[in-house]
Amino acid sequence: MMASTLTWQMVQAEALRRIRARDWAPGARIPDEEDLARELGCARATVNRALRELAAAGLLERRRKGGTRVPLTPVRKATFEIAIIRHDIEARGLSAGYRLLSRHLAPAPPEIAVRTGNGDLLHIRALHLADGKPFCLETRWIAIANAPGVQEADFATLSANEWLVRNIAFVGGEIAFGAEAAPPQVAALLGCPEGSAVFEITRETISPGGPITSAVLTYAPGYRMRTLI
Amino acid sequence: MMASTLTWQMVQAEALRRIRARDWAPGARIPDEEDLARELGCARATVNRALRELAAAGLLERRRKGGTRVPLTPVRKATFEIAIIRHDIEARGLSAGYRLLSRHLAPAPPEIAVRTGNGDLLHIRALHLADGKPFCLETRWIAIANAPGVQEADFATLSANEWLVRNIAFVGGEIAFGAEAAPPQVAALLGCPEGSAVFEITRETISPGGPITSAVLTYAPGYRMRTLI
DNA sequence: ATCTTTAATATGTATGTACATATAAACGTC
DNA sequence: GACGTTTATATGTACATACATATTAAAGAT
Repeated sequence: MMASTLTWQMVQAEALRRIRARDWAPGARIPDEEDLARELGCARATVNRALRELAAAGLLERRRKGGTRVPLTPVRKATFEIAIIRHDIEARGLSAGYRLLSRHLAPAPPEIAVRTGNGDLLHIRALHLADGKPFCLETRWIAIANAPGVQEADFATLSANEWLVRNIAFVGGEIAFGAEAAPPQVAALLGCPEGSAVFEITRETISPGGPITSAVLTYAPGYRMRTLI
Repeated sequence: MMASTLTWQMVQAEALRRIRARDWAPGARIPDEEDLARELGCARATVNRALRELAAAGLLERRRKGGTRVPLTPVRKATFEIAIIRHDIEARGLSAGYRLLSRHLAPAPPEIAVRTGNGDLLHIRALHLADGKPFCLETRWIAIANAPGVQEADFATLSANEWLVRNIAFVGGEIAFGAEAAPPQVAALLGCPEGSAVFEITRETISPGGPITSAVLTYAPGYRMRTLI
């Protein structure tokens, strides 16, 4: 790129500078794209992309005809990667291990059937290890009808978490975080005192054909999920 | 828009369909932008935008000269809104309350000074209420030097959380989630048994001038943070 | 004065062209 | 065969233009 042409990143950086310097005050309307393009010396499309991405990050609010303004109380967004557990462990510099605890067909218990529909489900329980120590307990229900090939997978070496990510396309779902007191059985598996505060991730995912899986990931005490904003 | 022209959203939807249908197999390379544009009957720029956004979401991998391929193990991303606590409470359909517990200047304790540098800090402790019941305990250190005007704010009615979002531009920081056992004092304030599992969010934010604030948000038992993916 | 309709306007996006840039692949050298 | 070097190529992006669309503001009707 020639030094004389502005990239959209440069325009974005300048816009960010003006927001932070309160050159563009909270609540106030900023110049429209055409004016900015003329002032900075670039095409409107370049300004558009710069501002569009800032709006997506919550740093600007844009409306057709209404123009662009700096929000009074910006709602910033944080992004987390939903990595497979093995990668999460390896990213922490630990060696990942895995042990299948149980695998069996079962009729859907009521609290799960609400989400997966009736019919037989595959119930899986597995322990993920980091440097040989318990890291995360995976408890999962899989709707067989919507996960073709799942009955042939034995999950002895490849976790259900990883098998599903690789083999079943999913369209969406819900993920939730919370804290729970470890019940006796969970505490025994994670190697922590009963009642310990454990971090829990609950995921419900659906495919084009319907619900695929409902999973609870219970992490050993001390686990933290972090991201930069 | 005329019915005959394809929008980038349509191109994206078609690409998604092909990924899910395994028309484009995991690990395989997909046609390049020019071919796709010709096949679908739109401009390359339209295809570019559609695929670029899919790559940002983790559903494709793109490299110059290397082309675009479907990842074997897609790393999906989840986005959370970092709303101010009051808005979080209101979004749950509850009425938000607030009580300042303490506010005083103090030298930086060692574990905080590492991040904020030395010098006096403002220490704040406040309780956020939902329908009159304890919802979240906010414990915060603010670097006075980097938060101009903070000494004039008394935080009796407006929480530090909200005051900072409104008045201090921040450039970035770190946010982490975890589970902890509530210490006696925290348990008393949140109205739960000592040792209860509580959800904790830790935030460190920095401004252009340096660190602004280090905050710990401790939520009453039962709190869940959720998002759609 | 109030409601409805119309026009004005800022953002949203599609297009063709041109060039920038990273990098995989081909090539040549030792 | 192992190595650095060149070349080809797919994505990345800037630009000018044209039109689409949502929404506000003005004009008009009741």
